[in-house]
Amino acid sequence: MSPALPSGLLGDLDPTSDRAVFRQIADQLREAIDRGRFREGEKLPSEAELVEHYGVSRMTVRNSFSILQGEGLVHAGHGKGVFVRPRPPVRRLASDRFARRHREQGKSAFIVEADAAGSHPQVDSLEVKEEKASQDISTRLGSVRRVLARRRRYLLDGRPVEFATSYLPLDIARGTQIAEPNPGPGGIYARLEELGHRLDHFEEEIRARMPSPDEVKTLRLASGVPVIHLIRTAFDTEGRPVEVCDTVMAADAYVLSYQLPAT
Amino acid sequence: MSPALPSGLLGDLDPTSDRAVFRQIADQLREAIDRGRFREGEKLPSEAELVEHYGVSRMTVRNSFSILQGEGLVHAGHGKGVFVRPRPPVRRLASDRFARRHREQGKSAFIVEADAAGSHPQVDSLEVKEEKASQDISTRLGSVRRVLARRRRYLLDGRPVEFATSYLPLDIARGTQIAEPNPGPGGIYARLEELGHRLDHFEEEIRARMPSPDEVKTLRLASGVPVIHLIRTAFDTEGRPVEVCDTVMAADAYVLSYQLPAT
DNA sequence: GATCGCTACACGTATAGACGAGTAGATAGG
DNA sequence: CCTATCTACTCGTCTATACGTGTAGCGATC
Repeated sequence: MSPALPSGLLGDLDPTSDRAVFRQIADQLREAIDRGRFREGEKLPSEAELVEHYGVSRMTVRNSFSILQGEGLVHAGHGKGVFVRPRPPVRRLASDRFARRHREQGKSAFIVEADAAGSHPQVDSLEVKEEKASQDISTRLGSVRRVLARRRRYLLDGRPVEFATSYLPLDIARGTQIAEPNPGPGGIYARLEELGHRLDHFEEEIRARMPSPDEVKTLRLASGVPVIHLIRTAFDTEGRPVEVCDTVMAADAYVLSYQLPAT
Repeated sequence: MSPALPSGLLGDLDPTSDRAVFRQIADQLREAIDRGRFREGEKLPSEAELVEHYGVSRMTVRNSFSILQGEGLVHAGHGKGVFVRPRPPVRRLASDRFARRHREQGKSAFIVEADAAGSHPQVDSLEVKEEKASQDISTRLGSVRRVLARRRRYLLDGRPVEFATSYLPLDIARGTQIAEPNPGPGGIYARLEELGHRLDHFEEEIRARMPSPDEVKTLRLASGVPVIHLIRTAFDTEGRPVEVCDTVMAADAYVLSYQLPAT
């Protein structure tokens, strides 16, 4: 026998309403969360408790939870319970993060920034190889057939937050330090400039969508968390695209920030 | 009795797999969609047909569908069936869309752009009123207490794609044409400049998340479609924030594009 | 020939029950 | 005291059934 729920926490159902029972329950739970009656990380009443409280079947309660999961509000732990999903600290990406002046230090922007924020950064699953360019990448790089691809995944305090692939034309990257796992201080942009490809500007394209099952695995995403898909193209002073970077970020870990002239 | 499914379209279950049955079914449907066996807008086999094909109960099939819905891949129509969700045409928002040179015409950027793309633009639910500033808005505008709020919703070919609220300090907006439903040619930015607030730059903050139930209604979002939340602050040449625009966009209808200097 | 209504079919909602499996605390044994 | 096990509780998966409600096609009636 489950103990009774603290009274007042959740209301009753309205049997005259034409709103489905499981939606009414979801509404009440959502409101309780919004009002802070359940705090971040706190455990919601168990399925059994809600079954008893509302006098409905278990599947009905589970339907309610599945709504809230889809909204990214809660998270279910097998054997543990259903919890209010904590909002993770967000990483702010400023639009000037690739400015030349930030390229002086030895460490990558990701490491520097995370250290400053007091979190533990990590980069893993590094892969560097030559491969056939996809249709999209080929178009963006100006009809190249094969490219150098640099893949890596970024973690903060053990949590994967982003994975990215840089694509570079072979005639630029082959045989240079760019083709090495460690591109050296200032990253590949510093190397590109040393090679005479002075960077002029970047173009960034931003989309948001639900993750593919692969992305869910790689980023260990909870249900109800979208991804931000960012595609950045770097152009040199001659207008030639010299790199395309395809990045998929856990949307709950990021806020992007851009500064634009009003001209 | 349901007619048998075309053989070869979908495979069989692997009873030795420890992957849940409803996940296996979802995997097969997802793969069939990805491979183009079901095209955009096309109807998937009905629940009853899949029940028969796989020899499972209806709830199991429905669980599979609910996975795909959460991924934004399919869409269920009551009484009609489950369909592959068509990818709507996306609107590209360029970072220079508020540049002064685009502010000459009489029509708003949204209308001009949509006309050019051959779609039918619409703006509705316009509301202009003074109200108390939220904590966040107050902070962004530099500790103002009350603001003028301009709310509107944008539709393309009858589909709501975005709704936005502009907040302006009362000492700037009150009594001017900015407080009128129709702000006149060039929009409120043109009026701001006429009033002596020469615009210097914008700051945009971008987040992606799942929509609230309210946003689902207002934007008529299908399940599995996130929203892009964009907060733009306009600064005048004295560094004072003169407007904050809070925009929520259907993520499947937009791609944002920014051009950044490499300096 | 337009309309009403029937009907088959589709998904939506809800119940009841069964078993599986992960978690965590209590308990018994070493 | 530490460990292994037991057990209660939790969510996960799956079946079977029933009825509600929206859709669309067909046919009969006016």
